[in-house]
Amino acid sequence: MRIGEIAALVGVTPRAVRHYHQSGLLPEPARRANGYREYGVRDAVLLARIRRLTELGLGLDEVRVVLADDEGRGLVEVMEELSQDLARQEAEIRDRRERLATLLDEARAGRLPADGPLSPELSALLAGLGELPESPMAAKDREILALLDAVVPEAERSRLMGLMEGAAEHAREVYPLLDALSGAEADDPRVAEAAGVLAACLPDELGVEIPTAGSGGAAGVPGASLADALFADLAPAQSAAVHLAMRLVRERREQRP
Amino acid sequence: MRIGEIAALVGVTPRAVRHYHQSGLLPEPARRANGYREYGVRDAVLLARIRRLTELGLGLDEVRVVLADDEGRGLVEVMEELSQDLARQEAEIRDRRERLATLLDEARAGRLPADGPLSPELSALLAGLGELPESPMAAKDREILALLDAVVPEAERSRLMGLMEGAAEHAREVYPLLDALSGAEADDPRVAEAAGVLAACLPDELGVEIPTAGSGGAAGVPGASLADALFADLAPAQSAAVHLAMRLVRERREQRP
DNA sequence: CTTGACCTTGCCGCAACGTCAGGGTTTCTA
DNA sequence: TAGAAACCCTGACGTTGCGGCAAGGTCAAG
Repeated sequence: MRIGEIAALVGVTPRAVRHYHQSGLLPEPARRANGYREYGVRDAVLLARIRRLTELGLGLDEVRVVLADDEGRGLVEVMEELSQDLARQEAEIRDRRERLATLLDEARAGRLPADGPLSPELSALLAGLGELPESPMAAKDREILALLDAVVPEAERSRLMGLMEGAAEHAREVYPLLDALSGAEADDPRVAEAAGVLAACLPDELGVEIPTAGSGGAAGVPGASLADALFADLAPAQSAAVHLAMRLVRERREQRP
Repeated sequence: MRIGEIAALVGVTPRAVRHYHQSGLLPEPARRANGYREYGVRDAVLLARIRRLTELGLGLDEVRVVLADDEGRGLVEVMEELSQDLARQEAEIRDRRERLATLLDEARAGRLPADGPLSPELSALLAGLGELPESPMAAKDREILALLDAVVPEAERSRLMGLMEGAAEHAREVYPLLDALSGAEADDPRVAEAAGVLAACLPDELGVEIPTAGSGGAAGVPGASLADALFADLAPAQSAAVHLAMRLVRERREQRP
């Protein structure tokens, strides 16, 4: 047989066969006078084994391992490992399919979330806010909320949004105060005032860490740095007010545990 | 934020963020005086959207498409395509898992098929052969059967093995005749004799095409070339005998349809 | 004799980053 | 205040399992 024949016989491409040669899986057969590879039945049997294994999902080096030990010792081992791997992959794909199906339903149901899909919790929160007067600070805040929504793991989300609920009721008071600080310096006297009002309507629990997608459980980045990052691109006086408010909340929390 | 911070916030690596910059998904933000990238909340929101989409399994260029059209037109389209893709992948993986589970059971049940797993059909056929006297031809034939077993699609396998059943009963006659030809020339008178005996115990249906893994339904390689390939590495007289036998079977078949 | 279907080697490309290498900056700590 | 740890930068190569192309050589048929 020439390479095209053996390849067709087993159901792979000639290119794949040459690839197996190159990676040492299939020994190079003898050559004809013209340089063509000449295959026999033994090669075809081996090639068929390789193909079956790769179709099961083994990588080429795993195939090499399995073929190498003539006894079936490593085979069971590799196969068990692979089985777990496949189970994990299947679960992963199912999960993605579910999330995708949710999104698809939502998208086909009419409203397409052009600025990114929002969680139901956040949607409810924003809906509860109702119509607000035009405000740059409100826009920024919605950006921040959207980011939080995307970044906070599902398990924490409802808790966090619940905390926001109380603050949302005072949005009409707070946004104008912060808007007024857009051009002010950090030592403006209105900073303290705004911080006081803001702190008054935030719940104690907001002073602590907020877990994010990146903080993988163990080495947690303190939530303070998250907040720092979120408010860093506000105007200096606004940033100062928010930071002050957060400190007030923390202090209040420490005094009344 | 610096790159490490935004990356941790959203749950990706800094390298991935730079990769998104390079492929134009995420615009390069402003730099600090020292050359560090400086990110804002808007970047984080965008990055979070990118991450959600990639986690759903979209490729980066698909993400680019989805992000590009502000209206959700292409989004539904891409998502539907992806959904089908995921369904296919899941089915594929489940199939592999099932086959793997079968193999694992078989392997753990005791006997490990060191020379490649054989189908139950072929195992039955070989078991029915019983103990044969030592014979090089028998060994070759087992190789060929193993290859056929691996190469013939499942649907055809039981039919093919059923055809072999009848021939297997005459193995004790045929193998010695062929073994005797191992050193002979192609024009040896015993060739015709062996071919006659062999043809007599082969069923008519063996003269036709045998579908293989490679023949993808439409452009079928004739089964003759498969047989040619399988018997090509026998001794010349043996090969001649087998070819003659096959021709006899074909002629017999045409005469008595 | 040409055409078309094979074969040969070799090298680039892909998808989504991981992982150095080689150098500069910032920040924490002793 | 110095040194080390922890960041940042760019650039370039590695990963997997081949697909595809280039630039030839070989072979059977019309």
